[in-house]
Amino acid sequence: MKEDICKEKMALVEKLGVHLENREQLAPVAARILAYIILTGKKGTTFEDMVTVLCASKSTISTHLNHLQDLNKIQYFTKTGDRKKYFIIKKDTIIQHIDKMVSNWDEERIIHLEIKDYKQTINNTKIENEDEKFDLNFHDDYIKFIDEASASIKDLREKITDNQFDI
Amino acid sequence: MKEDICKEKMALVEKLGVHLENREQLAPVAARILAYIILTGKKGTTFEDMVTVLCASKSTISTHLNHLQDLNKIQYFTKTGDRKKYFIIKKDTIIQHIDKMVSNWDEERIIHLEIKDYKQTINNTKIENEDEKFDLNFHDDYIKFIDEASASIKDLREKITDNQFDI
DNA sequence: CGATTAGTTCGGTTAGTTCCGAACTAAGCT
DNA sequence: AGCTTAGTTCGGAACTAACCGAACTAATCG
Repeated sequence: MKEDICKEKMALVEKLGVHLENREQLAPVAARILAYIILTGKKGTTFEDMVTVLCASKSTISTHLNHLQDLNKIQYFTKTGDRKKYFIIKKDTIIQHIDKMVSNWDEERIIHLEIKDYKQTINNTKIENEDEKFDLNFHDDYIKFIDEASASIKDLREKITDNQFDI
Repeated sequence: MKEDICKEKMALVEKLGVHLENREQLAPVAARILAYIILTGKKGTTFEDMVTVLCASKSTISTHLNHLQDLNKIQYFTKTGDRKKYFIIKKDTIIQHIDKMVSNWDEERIIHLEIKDYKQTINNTKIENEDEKFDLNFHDDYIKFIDEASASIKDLREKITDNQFDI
């Protein structure tokens, strides 16, 4: 019974691990650490715990744990009279994720403007075959899309910040 | 004058290249190929062209060019009495991009449901410290966010498919 | 036919990543 | 002080990714 739940948990760790490995560009073990921390929740996980349960060396866990802290993805709390650190995910993970999406869109927006600008210059200077001219409408459309998507997501962000949850 | 434009183009190729390398998970040269094709537009680019302008070997260009075709990111047209292939980006690039975003969200949605399910089981079986229980509202909120974002983007997709542009 | 053009395939080199073990530090316990 | 617990640091092995050159194919041209 208890074993079954543990098995289910580890299966989810692997699944969520693969997802996070891709979404967050993490090394396999780093992604599993994050997944395990997420699936353990508020009671927290220790260094030792992860060494045994994820079957990785102390050095690997140490390195990735520090890296994940540097990335602001995890934090830890302590207990009086206990030297261990109890790791949990940062409470604002989702907000961070949303902010990252928005800033990615901002970046994309800038590049689209730059490309549009360049294409405009070309269209105006060398008057080559009319039908070889660049199509510019697309950029306006795409920027409009980015703006709409950003707005919709910032909206959700507000809703979430009103009643803070954690993952 | 002509040189200035060429310099500007290559600067943009590098910039857009870095962006695409990250966004599309491509090798540096593959990303530059894509960027160069995008910034050359309807008149198309040839294999040889890219070998010289991107300062890469024929083998590298060949491999990445085939890879980009496999990924459905580029296509080519030909000219009668000319053995060369003229590469251009696929006209439906943006639609593809939007579809990928939506399918990523779908995937994320499924994982959130699975995690929520698991957390629910844990919350119900071991009745540990009340305050150590998992917070589930977040998943509902996040799924709602995903649904809203998807909807907003599918909406834009329709708008775009109505009057097809290319990048 | 031989030469040229356009592109592919293969083997190898280099660069970079990921993880491990062993030796270390640092703090608390006896 | 010596022992234990908790974690870090360093060097290297094993693997993967990215690129290149050389030798190839396949089509066209003279």
